[in-house]
Amino acid sequence: MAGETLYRAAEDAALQAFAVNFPGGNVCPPFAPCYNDGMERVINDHPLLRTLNPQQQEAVSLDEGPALVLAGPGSGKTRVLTYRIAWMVEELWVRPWNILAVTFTNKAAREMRERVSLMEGRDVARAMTIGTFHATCARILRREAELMPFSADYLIFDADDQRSLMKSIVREMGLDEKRYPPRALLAAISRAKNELVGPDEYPVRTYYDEIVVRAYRRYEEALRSSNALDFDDLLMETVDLFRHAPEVLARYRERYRHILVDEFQDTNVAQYVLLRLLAQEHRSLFVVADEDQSIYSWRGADYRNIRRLRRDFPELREVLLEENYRSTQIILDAAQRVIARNPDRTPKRLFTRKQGGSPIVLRELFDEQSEADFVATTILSLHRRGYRWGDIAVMYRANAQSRVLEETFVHRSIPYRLVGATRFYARREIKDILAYLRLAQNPRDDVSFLRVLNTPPRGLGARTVEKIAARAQEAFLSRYEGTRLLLHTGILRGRQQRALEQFLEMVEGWHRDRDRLPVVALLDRILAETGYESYLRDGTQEGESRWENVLTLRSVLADSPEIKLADFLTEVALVADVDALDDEQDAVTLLTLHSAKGLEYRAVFLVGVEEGLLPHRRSLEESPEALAEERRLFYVGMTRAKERLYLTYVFRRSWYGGDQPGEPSRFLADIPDDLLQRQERPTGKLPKPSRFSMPWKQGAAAPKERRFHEGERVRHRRFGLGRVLESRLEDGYEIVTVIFNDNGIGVKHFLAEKAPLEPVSEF
DNA sequence: AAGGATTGCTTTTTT
DNA sequence: AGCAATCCTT
Repeated sequence: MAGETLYRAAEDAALQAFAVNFPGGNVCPPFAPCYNDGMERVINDHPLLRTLNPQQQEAVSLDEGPALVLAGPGSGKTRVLTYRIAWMVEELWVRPWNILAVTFTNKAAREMRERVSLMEGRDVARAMTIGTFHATCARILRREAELMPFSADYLIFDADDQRSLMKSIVREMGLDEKRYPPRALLAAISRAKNELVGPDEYPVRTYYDEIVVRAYRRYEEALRSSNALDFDDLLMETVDLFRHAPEVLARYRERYRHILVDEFQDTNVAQYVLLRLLAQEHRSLFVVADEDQSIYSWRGADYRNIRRLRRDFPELREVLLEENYRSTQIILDAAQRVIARNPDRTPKRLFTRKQGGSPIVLRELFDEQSEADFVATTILSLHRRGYRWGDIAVMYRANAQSRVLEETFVHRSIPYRLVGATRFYARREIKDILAYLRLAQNPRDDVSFLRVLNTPPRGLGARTVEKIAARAQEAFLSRYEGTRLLLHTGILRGRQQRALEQFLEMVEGWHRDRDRLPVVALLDRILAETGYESYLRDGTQEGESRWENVLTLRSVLADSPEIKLADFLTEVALVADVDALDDEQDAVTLLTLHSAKGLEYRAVFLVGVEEGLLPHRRSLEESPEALAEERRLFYVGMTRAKERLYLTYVFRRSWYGGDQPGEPSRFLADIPDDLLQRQERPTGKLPKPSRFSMPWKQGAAAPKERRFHEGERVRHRRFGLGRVLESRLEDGYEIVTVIFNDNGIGVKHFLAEKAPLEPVSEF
């Protein structure tokens, strides 16, 4: 976090001083730039190109002008982007502060800056602007705020803030929350904003749309009066700025003469328009995309942007990267077979020099617990065979699936790190602290105001909040200002009056000193004045761990003593889960398929490859496009694996408290048999459910010890050699599930004490 | 107003 | 099943 801030400071400095001297290292180009007509193989001895394959060379050494690089997974697109930057600086005489590189996550931005730094030196890396769309827009808006309907110290509302704001709006409008769920309204508004549709342009065809428009209007008013923007506003307002202030746009066009974009397939309309506005004049737009990895349409990503790009930049040069440097041929083949079934895609012939490889293991397990056990057992065995924990990842469709895995890993002493789930900055205690800090920055922030008004409890309940709201609304003011007024009317009882006075005094004190104190000192003062520590540490285990989180936040702040409050709050609002992923730590990574994009691991487990989960039920109900996206999601997961890929599905999965039968995902059917090592029950022969209907809790005191363990080799008198899929105790009986692979017998269940079954040594 | 009990809802994915 | 929001009691 501190590092990001430093970069940001450097960029700001560069922006302020356009005439800054470009620091050394940029000698005249020793080689003439190589232009390629696209047909001819690039034969170029330039040191920058020497280590690249012909397709990459072509992409990197293109002349200025719009370019689209269609890059398959593992085809070295990050490499192409960084080499392209180096090429531009060295060969095209581009000044680094004229470069804007847009990445999908802050982590990717950080990494790209590091790689550029290694190639071209720190000064070049520092002079460039690298960041996500949102972070870049946030900075532009802060700089240009005097032209905007909000001030430079605006706050960014996250999903939580949006929801609580919308909820209060729905109530205020007297709407039925069942009929008009705040989330649905927010989703409609977000969709509109992503397409740059304001409340006035919102198409009203039904009564529901009418409600959406009214809620939209009210929501915008509320954001304005809180001096806040939501995620989508960052993009939409920046487009607005550029459209209405041509002189500002002209300035940024000069400043960002050269634009590079990663993961272009996941841009939405607002982002595309932004790019077009900036790049239209100088037309130096270098874009990397893979339509097969487009997995964010639900967030407004619009794959048609690729077509729009071709239309708006007819001189566009296109390069296809097909050599894969990541996966074995087996993994790549399987993935291609899966993705090939999607309609309307550019066919690609991905290839790799890593011929052969281990077969993909397709494994059926009984339930999610045995699935987790299988994953754990296999990970332990990989670890014994020389895999580092950090070489391994487990991926799933929905965050809820991580829990069993976590518990099992703790049990089996496998170090792991979890991406997502309960994000640090989404925890209640952290949100509380942030709300205080946000109030210090901007007391008009209604969401934060309401959040901490009575946290810790200070006798200000629903009645008081109502009075404040009424006062604020009739004067069209924020809750904070409304409270000010309310205190002067003297209609409150003594206790509430005093509590409110005290509260406002505290907030105003922080607000006054917000830029005089280091943020960590401000935090300490907040903690002291609110008594937050004793409120949190209520003697429970949970209280202690919450307090520890607060201390973690404090140490983050203590580590960046120079950070400005406004910058800190912006950073916090724009961090993604993957951003926090630190690669130093040697641990197995648990993450959703969505956050796996752009990452790679020697061994990958894809769990829950079942109908209803992957593809997800919701997508099946939705549309064929949604189903195609699920397939891409599966494809993204598969192509994260370098050497080993394990796919699992279960016989029965607990869902919504009940049990649901598992059925292997339709996507599995597209993987050719010869790439698979099947460890599943032959179809049609399901074990009798009655035997397993008894609820069974892992780790509960079992009446007896098990003789057999998962993964063990066993011999059956009649069926021969097999492997234990599972062994569990039920009512004092040990039930062993064994798979007989070689002879087509498949899976059988035995009573351990009766069956002629014995363990066999591994060799 | 606070704290505990009950209901009802969730699980898609996130900058 | 687990959790948050809401209801209910004090």
